[in-house]
Amino acid sequence: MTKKLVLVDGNSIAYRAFFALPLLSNDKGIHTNAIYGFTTILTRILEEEKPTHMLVAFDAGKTTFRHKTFTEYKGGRQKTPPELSEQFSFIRELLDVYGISRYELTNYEADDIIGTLSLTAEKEDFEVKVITGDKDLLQLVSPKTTVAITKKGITEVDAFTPEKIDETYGISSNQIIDMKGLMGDKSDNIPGVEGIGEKTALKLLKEFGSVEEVLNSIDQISGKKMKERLEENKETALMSKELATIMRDSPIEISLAETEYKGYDEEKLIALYKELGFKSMLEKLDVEVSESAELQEIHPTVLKDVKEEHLEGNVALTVELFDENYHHGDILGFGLVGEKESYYIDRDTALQSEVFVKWLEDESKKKAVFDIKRAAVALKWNHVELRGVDFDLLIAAYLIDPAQSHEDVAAVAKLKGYGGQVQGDEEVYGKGAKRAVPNEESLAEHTVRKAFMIKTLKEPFLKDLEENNQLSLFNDLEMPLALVLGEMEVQGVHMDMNRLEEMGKEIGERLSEYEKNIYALAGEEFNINSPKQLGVVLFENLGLPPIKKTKTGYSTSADVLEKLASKHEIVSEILQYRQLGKLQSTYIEGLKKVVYKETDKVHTRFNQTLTQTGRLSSTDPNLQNIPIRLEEGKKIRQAFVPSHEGWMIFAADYSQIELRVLAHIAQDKKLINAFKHDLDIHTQTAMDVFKVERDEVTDNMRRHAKAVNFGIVYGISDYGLSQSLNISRKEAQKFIDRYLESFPGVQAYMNNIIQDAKEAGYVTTLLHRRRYLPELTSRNFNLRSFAERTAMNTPIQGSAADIIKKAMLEVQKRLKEEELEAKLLLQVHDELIFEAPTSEIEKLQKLVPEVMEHAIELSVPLKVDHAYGETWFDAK
DNA sequence: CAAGTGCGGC
DNA sequence: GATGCGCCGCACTTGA
Repeated sequence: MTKKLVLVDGNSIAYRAFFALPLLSNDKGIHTNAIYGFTTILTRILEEEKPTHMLVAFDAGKTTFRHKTFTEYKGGRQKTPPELSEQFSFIRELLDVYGISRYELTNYEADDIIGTLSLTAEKEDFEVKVITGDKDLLQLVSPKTTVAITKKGITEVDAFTPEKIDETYGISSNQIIDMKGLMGDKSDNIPGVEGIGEKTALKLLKEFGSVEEVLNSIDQISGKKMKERLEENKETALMSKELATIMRDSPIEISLAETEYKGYDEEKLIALYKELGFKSMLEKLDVEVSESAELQEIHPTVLKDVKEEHLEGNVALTVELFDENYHHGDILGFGLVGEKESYYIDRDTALQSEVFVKWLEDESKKKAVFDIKRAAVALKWNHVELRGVDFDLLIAAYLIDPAQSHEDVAAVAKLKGYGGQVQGDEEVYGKGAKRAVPNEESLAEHTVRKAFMIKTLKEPFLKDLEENNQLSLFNDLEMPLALVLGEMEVQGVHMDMNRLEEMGKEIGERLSEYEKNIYALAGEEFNINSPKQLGVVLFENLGLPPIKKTKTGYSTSADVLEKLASKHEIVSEILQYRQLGKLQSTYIEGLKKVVYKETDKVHTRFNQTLTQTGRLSSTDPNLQNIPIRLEEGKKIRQAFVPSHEGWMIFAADYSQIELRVLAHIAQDKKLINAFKHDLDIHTQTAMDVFKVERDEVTDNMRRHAKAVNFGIVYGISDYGLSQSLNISRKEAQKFIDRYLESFPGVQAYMNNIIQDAKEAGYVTTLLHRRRYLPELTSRNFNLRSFAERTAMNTPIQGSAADIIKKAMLEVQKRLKEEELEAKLLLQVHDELIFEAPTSEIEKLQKLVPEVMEHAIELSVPLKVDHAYGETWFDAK
């Protein structure tokens, strides 16, 4: 890796920070605005630049060697305000604590130190970045050195590369000193040539190159006045240039090696931040700053004999697991926090205690937890049914703001200012190879602290839910759904391992065929799975035109390869190879890895608290992306079979649920009408967009219309549509415009939703799910556009998620009521998959669509298609 | 171990 | 004028 040296002009940055920020002071009356600004810039540099080496240079001494040349150098400057002077010692301390080297040299300016070190570093092949507020330093810019000039405020910078200098000034970096020579510099009291400003200076330099050449060519310069001025100020111009020239061989006594950045001393940094009163900085270090930050003392009693008296009243409960994957239920222990006492119970004591198990299974004994599904599933694997949970902190936090981190109790506690009361799970267990169970005392404390936080946070979070009008979403939808999902996960999906093996073998053989062919066509062997190597083969060795580039090289994505297919035989071979390779590694090998050997089942985990829209996601394995689009991949579904002989797979899916939701939310008359009459929505759209009769709609028109419909649902951009249809952005925009003209209700909805979201700060779904969109007011076009599309899309996708979730609850309830053996196995966003005895299929065909279609009543009917078969493949 | 690329689903 | 489709998870390579 190339080494990177960041050089900071300390005085310049301190001045900038001081004048950019209001005159803050801490509780001891020390002014801190420059220190604060300096800290902000430092942290940003460390984060963004990730320097291997760093140094902050300061001016030292009232006079410098430049004063010998020109006694009035830097004359007329305002004295440094005392409010700023007093801050410099803290800035130096700050740097020391940060482990960043600093340097000053009597009679030299920071510029000269930077100029000298940057040159040394360049010779050592470092990448150099200079941070300053002073444009003088632009003269240091080179292919290896970038100079970032702070703009208004303190965090925004303009980074100057040689190209940028040329773009901005039309000259090269070594002509910057000539520019100063001609135009002078007011702030440093460098005179320059009177009457010549930036424009004229640049014009002259573009023509003649340097101050010397300008002065040699005065007779060629037009304008009498100008000639006179230059003639009169020859000496001054040359001196000015000299003054502006940064010394690149100053006698500094610090080596490059000494500037190596080794990281900060956290303890000292926290102490310094506390002294300065930098709360936001402390927060960034995950340090608790609130006044009530004193650690609550907790002395859990380790119970070896659980009695009913230990379990009285409302109890917060942690079921502590080691594995991230909760199937198999390797429980470590239980934490309990009741009204007064707190207890820790180890796994064996707990599960062997009749009293405790009875309490866990008692619906009337109310419990609060973090992640009910995790707890319930882990217990289910231990033959215990968790009941009576009326509060899940994880689900509550997710509903209140899905964007916030809720990975563990600590993360949620921090949201309410209790960050200091509990450690993160990763802190306690470690991560990666170092992950391990701590000693029982630490484990007990951690487990109980988490329960304590659940207890503490229950009321505040319930209040938030109430304020958001989300109590019903919480109590009547997500909480019960968690248990339904848990049942589905534990039920698992049965796999036909022979079929899987068979397919793996066949695909493996075909893969080696393709591999051989590809090597022959390429004339060499290489790793086809490496985009980098593939890029070299295709675009360098075989000379195909690179259509798109990625951050790191040529793009070899499928859409690029498809465009190249006609140019060389190898391309379609590679596409085939990729397709089969994906099937083999992700779906054959991937699934085999997670099958439970005793039962030949896979047990996915549905993440209920992750997506920003309210959808579920699925992991280990992800059963929401099993291939279906291509015939080859679809066959994978033949391996998904019922868990009993004489059973079937039954699948029911919503037809166009998102467009129906859109019709309802937007109250678009035409769209509502189309769905009421169950018209082919893509054909209907084509008729409207292309203004033709039904029988004039060509396949291509329908294809375009379909893409537009997709785009509308996904929060379309012209670019997005152009990509999916392979048309120009302009054409895509035209389609969108015509669509919106055709569906004025949708048009109005799109406009209104953005407006409303801007005012409220968030969008909601039919069941009051919420997503905040702060970036709607961003000045950054990209961020804002993205937020706008999200504002349009989330209510649609999210409401569809609400609907199917409600359907799942109702279906599960009905299956139990009707005493059916059928089991709900999977949800794939708009479809539900079941396994059932063949004898029940007839009932399901009636029950499931009916429940799904009436989960929520909209202005349009919901339509559900269904099918069944021996395997998932056949349920089509 | 993390980031980047690529690709499967709705 | 910009710059990239909405929501996910997993496999693989690469470079630390």
